[in-house]
Amino acid sequence: MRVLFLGTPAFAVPSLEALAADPEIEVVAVITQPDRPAGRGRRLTPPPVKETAQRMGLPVRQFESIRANPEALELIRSTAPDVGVVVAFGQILPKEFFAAPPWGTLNVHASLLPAYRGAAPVVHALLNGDSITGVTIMRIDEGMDTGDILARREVPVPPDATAGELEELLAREGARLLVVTLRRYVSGELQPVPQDHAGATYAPRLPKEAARVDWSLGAWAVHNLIRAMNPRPGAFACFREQEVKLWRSVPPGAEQRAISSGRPGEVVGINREGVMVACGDGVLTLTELQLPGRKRVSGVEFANGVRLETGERFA
RNA sequence: CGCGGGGUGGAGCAGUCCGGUAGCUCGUUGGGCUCAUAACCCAAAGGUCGGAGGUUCAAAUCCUCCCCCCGCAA
Repeated sequence: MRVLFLGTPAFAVPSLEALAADPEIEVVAVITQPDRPAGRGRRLTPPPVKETAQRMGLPVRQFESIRANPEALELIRSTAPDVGVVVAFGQILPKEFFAAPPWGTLNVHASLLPAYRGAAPVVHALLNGDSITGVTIMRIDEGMDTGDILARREVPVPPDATAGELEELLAREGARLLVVTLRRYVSGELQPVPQDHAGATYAPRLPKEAARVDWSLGAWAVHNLIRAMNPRPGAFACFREQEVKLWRSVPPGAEQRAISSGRPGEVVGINREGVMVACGDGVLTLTELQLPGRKRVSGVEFANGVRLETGERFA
């Protein structure tokens, strides 16, 4: 089977690797976004999928815009794929493109569609405190994640998982499901099932300001924000006129409620586990924080370094 | 040449502007206290202050170059 692959970030890498590793599949070409200025110094950096493809010796093409580029369609003609596979590519594809291969184009999405359509399904699942999420394999159509479903698989969310960790889990699970689903789909075993559009929810990319901690919320809500924003962009709060990043916290337990809480944002305790901060409801223990220009440190190290005392406040 | 912060005993930091025999919290080791403890008390060990030059009677501190780490931004 000849497959044309489109993807960009780390989430797409396991899928590409799984396809390339399957003896019955030939990845005829990999399309990804152009190298972008990234990191300190804004050096031009290739997307993870490009690096993976090159390492595996697969032909790579980079398009600023597939829609506006006739070369993209030409690529389909010249490589004659049986099916296209899109995983976190980052561009909307025109119908003439995704419908060109005989079996159309499939997509791996990091949620149980029709829940969390859009660019940031993992982040929203964590923000909402979901205990179960999953991956979906669907056929791409003209809408945003609205295509007919071929397969879905649930994945339990670990209570302390960060977005990065959960994304990695889902990327692996999605890759596995993609390969088996693709095979069954092309052999005619699978009938695409339309989504329940009435039950759709959306997961748009969030602005940076969404990562600011609101201490008046419950301890669980703050904890969910912290893990949803790890590794990017990092939940943050104000501490002594500076922006501190909050990278990790302990899932609030019953024992946290027992502590007499202070005003929201107030440090109510410091121990080996971390820094305990009062929230609108309950107390949250911060276990990994970072001052601007500094390294990430444990709660204890943070407290030692800044000579933290109970009664101080995060804002 | 995108903007900026930082490298000081095992860890996190102060001291650098206004050069003059290195300090804080934690940890470690020994001892004490206690029914007991990750709690408390006493004591000790542990640093060529990222590297190389330079200025100076004297450099963690001033100047030059190099290496490494990080925040913003994208």
